[in-house]
Amino acid sequence: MKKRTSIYDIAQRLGVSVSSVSRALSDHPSISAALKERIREVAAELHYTPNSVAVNLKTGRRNTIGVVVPGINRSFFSSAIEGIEDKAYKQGYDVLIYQSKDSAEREERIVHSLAGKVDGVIASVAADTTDHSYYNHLSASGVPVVLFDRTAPGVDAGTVIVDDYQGAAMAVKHLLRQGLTRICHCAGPQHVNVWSNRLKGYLDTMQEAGISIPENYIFEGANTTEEEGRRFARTVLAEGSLPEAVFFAGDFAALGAMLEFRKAGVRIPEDIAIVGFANEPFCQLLPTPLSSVDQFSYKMGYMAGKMMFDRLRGEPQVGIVIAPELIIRKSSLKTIHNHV
Amino acid sequence: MKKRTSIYDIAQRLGVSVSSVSRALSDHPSISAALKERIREVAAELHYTPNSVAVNLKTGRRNTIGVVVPGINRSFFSSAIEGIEDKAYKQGYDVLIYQSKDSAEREERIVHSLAGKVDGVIASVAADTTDHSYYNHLSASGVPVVLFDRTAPGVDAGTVIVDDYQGAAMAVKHLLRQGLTRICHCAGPQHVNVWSNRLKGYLDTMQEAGISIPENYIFEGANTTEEEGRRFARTVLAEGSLPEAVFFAGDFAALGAMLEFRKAGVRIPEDIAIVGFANEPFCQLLPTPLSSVDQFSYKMGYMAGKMMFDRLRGEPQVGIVIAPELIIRKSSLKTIHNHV
DNA sequence: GTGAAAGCGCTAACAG
DNA sequence: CTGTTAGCGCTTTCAC
Repeated sequence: MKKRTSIYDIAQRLGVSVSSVSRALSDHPSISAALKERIREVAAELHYTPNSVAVNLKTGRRNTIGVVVPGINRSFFSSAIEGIEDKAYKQGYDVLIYQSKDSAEREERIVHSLAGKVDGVIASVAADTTDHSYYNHLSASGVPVVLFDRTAPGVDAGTVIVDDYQGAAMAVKHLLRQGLTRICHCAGPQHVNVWSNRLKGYLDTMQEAGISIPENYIFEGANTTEEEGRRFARTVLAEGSLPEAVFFAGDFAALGAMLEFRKAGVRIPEDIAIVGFANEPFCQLLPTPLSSVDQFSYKMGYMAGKMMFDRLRGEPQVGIVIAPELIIRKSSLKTIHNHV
Repeated sequence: MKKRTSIYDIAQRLGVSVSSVSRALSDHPSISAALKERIREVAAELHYTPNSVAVNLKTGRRNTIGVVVPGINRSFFSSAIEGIEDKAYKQGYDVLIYQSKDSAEREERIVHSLAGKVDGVIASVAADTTDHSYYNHLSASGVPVVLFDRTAPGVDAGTVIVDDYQGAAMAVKHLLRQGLTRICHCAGPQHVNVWSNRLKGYLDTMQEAGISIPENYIFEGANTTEEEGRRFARTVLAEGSLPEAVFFAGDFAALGAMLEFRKAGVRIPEDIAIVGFANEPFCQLLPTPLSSVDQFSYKMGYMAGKMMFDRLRGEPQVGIVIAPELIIRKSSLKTIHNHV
């Protein structure tokens, strides 16, 4: 573990000042081509790499943006992160990734620790709380925040979301168009924007169609995980009478339900049509491919990154809303010829 | 964007010295309980958070480890990262994640930029090159390197791998045990350890069973992507005579091939049995669930993290080999009753 | 137990 | 064009 070479080493070697070295290495205009050349040679020879920590301390910029998501093992988040990274690297920024695992406690700790080490934070909030005000510590101390997908009311931040209301409406209309009317909705925790908007989209669309929804047709909280989807299916099966269709606020719950239905001999879509939300890659791989609402995760990430750099530059964008797209597959095609 | 509060602010406020503040905040023994208390109060009041960049510069430690993987959108890597993170956070370290996208050029740039900002690097190397010597710049300058899964010869690093040879042997034996002998292998680029070991495991096991392998039964390079798997299937279909089984060095290629075979009306496992490698989550979701060799990705990540901290502590572990497990599903069960 | 002061490696005035 | 110097915010001797 030998000591790293600093600009002092190379300055000494050439008998010049450190400022010349600094200038040569950062392409400053006021330095002779000859000196610059000599310095660069020695720098290369000595395998010099700048100590970015020192640079950061000096300049005040960290050249790093922090990303906080529930977990990276969901394709939605991992590809959003790809979008963020692509944008960030293009700007010469690093990306620090953190997983809240949907725990507000963890998230708060993360956000706190982030304060001193990033220029900005892009996040999709943890679902297990209603109060994400700790994010305001960041914006209050000059660290811009951009929330994507799962936003939080009362947080001073730019937002990039998909039009969840519209997405839900598309899904429900697609079902209605096939003459289905007994349509259930498996909703997520209502304090999070994405899930409350999907519920609203469902409700309004049903109402516009003049269809009244039975009390027990809306299941709350049965959205985020495969296990919750399974539980939902079991409940419905126990009740005896199946709805004609169910619109899930998330693909994983839809998946769980499908597996459970299949186990019980219920046919999809013949006995029950299903639509999910997120368009995770597995949707098209299932025995009965799952219809779902695509959220353009990569694009969301990329836009969030873009908004971040706008804010960093002092041009605060307010909010971006991306149009979703309904991907129709077999799981929701009760009448096979009735495409869309 | 008000200025962040520093230890100077709080020192001034109390009329004490910055060293006292520093001591109070870092629980240094030589400071009176009373002063410590007062300082901490003011610190809390002013929402003080230490500027970690300054700390890093001063102490020389970055408290960050860098992770370089081909991409985070593969479940294998994202869960390995979870393992790394869990270990790192426990030690109070941050994790900086980079994606090489299997490009050596990108990887080299990343590795270079990492030099000054992390204490250690955990990586799974890019597949498109044979020369990963740039990792040696790191170890040469005192930054320990741990390679997991995809390692590279000639790189000074600790390694955490799964016993690929053994995994391949298990897969092939499972097929042999069902009386199958015409077994193909879809191998990956042979300059990468994981794929050459899988090929070796396949070859040796076949030989031990006294089965000679036709020239055209080994396909190289058809491993990493779904598209390559599709291409393989098309080639085989064009040739006319199908093998009885094929062992893929990766799940994604297996997936592509299965989809293509299905399209052509070839039944799995009746017409052709298939085994993959990695046990990606989608394996069990497919219409015909895919048998695969599990690599315990989370554990690999966790172990890699552990090895990293051992090295950082100056206790260099050499190499860890994890035992793989064959998960048998329908895709490889030609004789339904022949459960291993 | 407390304070003064010297840097960590670099950048950016300010001089010349 | 080049060099001198003052910090960025913090930790850590070294004095008192």
